[in-house]
Amino acid sequence: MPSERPRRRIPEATVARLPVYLRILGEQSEAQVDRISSDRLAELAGVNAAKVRKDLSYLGSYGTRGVGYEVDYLVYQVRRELGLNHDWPVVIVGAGNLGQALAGYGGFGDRGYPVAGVVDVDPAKIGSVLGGVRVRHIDELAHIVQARRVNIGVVATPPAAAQDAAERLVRAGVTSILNFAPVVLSVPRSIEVRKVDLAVELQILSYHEQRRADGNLRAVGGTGASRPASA
Amino acid sequence: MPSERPRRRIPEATVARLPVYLRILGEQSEAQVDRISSDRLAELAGVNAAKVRKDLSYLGSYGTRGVGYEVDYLVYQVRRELGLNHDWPVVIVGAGNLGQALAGYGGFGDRGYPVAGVVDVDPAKIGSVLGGVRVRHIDELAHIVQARRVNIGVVATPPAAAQDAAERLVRAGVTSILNFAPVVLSVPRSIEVRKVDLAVELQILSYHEQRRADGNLRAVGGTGASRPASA
DNA sequence: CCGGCTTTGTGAACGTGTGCACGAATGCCT
DNA sequence: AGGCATTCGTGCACACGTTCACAAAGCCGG
Repeated sequence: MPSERPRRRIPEATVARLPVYLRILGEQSEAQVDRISSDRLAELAGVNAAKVRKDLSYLGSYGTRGVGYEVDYLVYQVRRELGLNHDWPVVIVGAGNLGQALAGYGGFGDRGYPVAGVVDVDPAKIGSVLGGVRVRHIDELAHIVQARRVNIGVVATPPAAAQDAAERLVRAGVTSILNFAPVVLSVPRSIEVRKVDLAVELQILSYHEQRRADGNLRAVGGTGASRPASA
Repeated sequence: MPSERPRRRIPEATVARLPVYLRILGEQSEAQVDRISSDRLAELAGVNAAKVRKDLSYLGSYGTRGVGYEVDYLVYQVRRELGLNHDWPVVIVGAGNLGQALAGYGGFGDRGYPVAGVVDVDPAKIGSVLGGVRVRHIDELAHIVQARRVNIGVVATPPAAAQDAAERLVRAGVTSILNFAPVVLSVPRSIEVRKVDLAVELQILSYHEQRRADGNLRAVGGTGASRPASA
């Protein structure tokens, strides 16, 4: 079926949930489940059923009223929408602890994001092999990006080197960046940046913990969290 | 100054930005900058100045009109709000690649989140030392949590073990979880969960890349992203 | 001491996201 | 074939988040 839909714009919040639905649908497909209701999918994804239906409706009307969604067909549609019909090679800048862990981690290539290259500035690191890829000098970045048609770059450098890494990636032609360095990258607005920041996540959690403790200004000993809250 | 403010509720979106402001303020303090305007802070944080002012106004009126904010004082206030006046020991479940990387990564203890323990089910891993902490059996989890007053748990297990890890953490008394496994954790509503999911981030990026490519249905060769967009 | 300049703090308008509630469509059972 | 149970798709109202725009509040120079 041709089906080139007018392709509505999909809200960011929905885009962020589609990968979760996709993973669950994949698991269901694996488990021989061939149809699923928005209710069940919502339960598995930990969200509201109406939200699931609205999210999926942005892709088109792929459900059947009274029945649900055909799992495999939905998998196909979600994958198509997320651009997972082909591989997206990525290049990793920084071969330190994190870069090594990322390159070695299987979940990259397996899931459609083969590591096209790992680069670093440190001559001592160059030549070593990570996850089947030899570490190369950062000056080869542009070459790798062009030769392998890389659109996505990963910044896995120390904080001080992150901005430079980002600029090199942009100059080399990368248009999306996944940033693991605890730094706000300054790049042209046309570049899509997402960040993964451990410190930020922990601080958000400690904020809530502190709040919880403030509320419990009564218990004398302990952290005041022995019984689960009713809500 | 006593100052126990009525402590307004702070919007989640603001809470998520406070750590970023805090890092920048720390850098400025380091660099001997003692005052900063919302404009400058906004620029460094990559956000709108009005947003910075509104965010900070939730903490109280700590700026001086016509002048700006005193950096050190603001650092103090933000830290207090985020509950960073004392350490928050964390326990890590899973001593695989990721668990090892996390435990070894300095940025944990240095920044107020000392690793109180690392646990795993695999007898082969138990006893080895990661980041100065000996890996212990998961049955000791409750003991560690209670002895060290741990409120925050980190799930760094394979997907299949993540739900069990989360349940053990909750049973042990942990009330906040940082989840690295690509799984939707089902926990009581009173438990705060945040997730870090590489696959989700990459899929969000590839969605945007694909969108970009769809728009450029014209260029013949290349990825069609040579000129930066005007916006 | 006053007038002008700067920058905060916030009300109000706007935009995005969520969730309810219900009509519409479908399958199944009799 | 008709009625019933089910589940999707979506209009609507509400909550949350962002941005503008401006009055209030402070500093500084003369």
